[in-house]
Amino acid sequence: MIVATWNVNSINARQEHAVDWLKSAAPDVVCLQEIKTVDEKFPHDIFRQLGYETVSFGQKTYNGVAILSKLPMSEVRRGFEADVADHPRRFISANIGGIEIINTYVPNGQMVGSEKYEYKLRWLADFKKHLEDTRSSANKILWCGDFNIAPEDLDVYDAAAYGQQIMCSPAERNALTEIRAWGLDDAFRITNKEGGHYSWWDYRMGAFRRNHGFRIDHIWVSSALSGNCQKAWIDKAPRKLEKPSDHAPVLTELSL
DNA sequence: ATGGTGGATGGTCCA
Repeated sequence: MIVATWNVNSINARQEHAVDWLKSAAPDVVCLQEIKTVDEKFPHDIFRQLGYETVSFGQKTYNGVAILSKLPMSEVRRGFEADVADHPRRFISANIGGIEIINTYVPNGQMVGSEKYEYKLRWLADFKKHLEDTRSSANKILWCGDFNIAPEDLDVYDAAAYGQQIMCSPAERNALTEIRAWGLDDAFRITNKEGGHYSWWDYRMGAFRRNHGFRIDHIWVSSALSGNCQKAWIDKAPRKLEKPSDHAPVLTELSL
């Protein structure tokens, strides 16, 4: 079973790329972030025609997440905090084939020390509490999405310049470390030890052409699943197209 | 030079 995560930066702008990529990569489960549209306007029918069930938790203009799955989905959960009508839509989870799939769009944080940065850290603490209060790391759990954090210096093209900046700062990395300690591991790092692999490149300054990237999109698995991770990889092909998302899909193959 | 690119939107905000 192949599970993928992809920040599409608007499903409306990226629908054609998404359809073409699903046909070629043929993942079984795809977690999307930044769909930037409401559930009524999400192209459910387009993906159903490709053999996927779809669930979404979207909002106008910003954020929004969705899961596409060739296998049936159950126990769909939208949001993990007390329901607030206008709360940013960054979380959707479902049980797929006995695996608890959790798809999140972690806040960007904008700049270290800003209000948005404090919100990012709060959000990560709240997410950890969600795991502690409602889940068991003894179960098969797969957490994926745009984490907006590069876990280590080797996940950044220029750690000397960016090691203390947003997506890399110690407090953010510590927040991730605490979630890891609850019982999750980076699927990509199970089979890839070297640096230089990135999932996001800024649209500006020719960052992709110069491979000025960050590995901020992730698939993390509980120990009950980590042994099933055959491989994990980043598919840069969609990032090379005209009008791409600024993120590339990340995938893992699980033997089940 | 305080820039640069892209999406949603219809002013800017967000990334």
